[in-house]
Amino acid sequence: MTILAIPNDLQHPRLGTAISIKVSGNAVQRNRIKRLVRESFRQHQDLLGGRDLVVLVRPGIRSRSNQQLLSALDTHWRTIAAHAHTGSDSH
RNA sequence: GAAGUCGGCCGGGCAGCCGCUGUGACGCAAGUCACGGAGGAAAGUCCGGGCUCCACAGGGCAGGGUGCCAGGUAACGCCUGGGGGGCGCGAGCCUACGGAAAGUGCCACAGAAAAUAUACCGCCUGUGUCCGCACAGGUAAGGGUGAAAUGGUGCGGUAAGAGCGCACCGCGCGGCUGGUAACAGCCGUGGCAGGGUAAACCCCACCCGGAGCAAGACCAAAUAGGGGAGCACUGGCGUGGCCCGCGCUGCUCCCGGGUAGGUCGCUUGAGGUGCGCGGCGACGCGUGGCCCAGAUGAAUGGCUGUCCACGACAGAACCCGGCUUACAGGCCGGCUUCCUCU
Repeated sequence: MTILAIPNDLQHPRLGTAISIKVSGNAVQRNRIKRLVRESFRQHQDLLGGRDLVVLVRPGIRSRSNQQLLSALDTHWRTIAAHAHTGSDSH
């Protein structure tokens, strides 16, 4: 997956997800990924500050377990938080 | 007990913590509490209807759909019951099942011939003969080809044969009986009409306006533009040689359209259910009690523990009725056939 980040003028982060039909033709699978991203975002939002974030997902993600996805997201959030002073960035 | 067939149902459970969302109560608010929160297919979007907006005198044509009969329904391409045909020992299953003597078209290959009919091998008669057969005529029983070849079986008949004649079956026509009907049975009659294909054109009967909740309605910034009234100047600019005229231009107020955004539509409905009644049934009627998702970047999730049979297909988006397709595993009941025991 790819996470895009850009500073916003608010005191809190905002999340968007882009999970296309190419990721999976099955709506239940797409919902599962979106909910995982959202849950992980909820747990890390204090870390992220005033940013707008978009999570882009590619087809390979289908085969990963919840555990794998959550730990990957955790790594991403920490990388973004570490770049606190560099402004717009892609991870 | 085995095999089968039909119908119905379930689709991980429990607990803890952290979340999301709707409604209600409380609160100035932040929020707190209570209750609710995906499916049998929510799927495909293939039919039917409601609802909304648009169009519309009536009729016809075109186009599309449906196609045995009766019933159910808001309606249907759905369902129920019945009839015909096919398959199965049976329970049961399948069935586009109107018309081919209204017309037109098509029928590969093989075959003599695929629909105007016709004769390859045969069979029979006659004539000729070099005794191998040839020619003329009759015939369509047999062989061969094909998915399909001018009704089937038997007897008579004949040179050989042929519905040529007869009996039975089949088919057409007429009548009678039963049935609401489809249709069935029986009686009489005709020696037989004459291939298939109508999910080929077509004919017949019946049905059908279009678009869809991003429908549609309401509230309504900023910016730009439009309309009206008043005031000011009796100004300025353009057109023109000039006057008139025409167009543009200032300020204030009012008006409507409408974008972003918001609200409604939005879930009480041809709703579901207990009982009673009517009906073989689909279903209908009466009555009691029930409220059962309503989001809008779009909620129904995450983590942990535990148990087991280790969890399939799959995510509401205006709402219903169907159809079709996908589905790990499991449960219940009716019926059929076979085997065994009593």
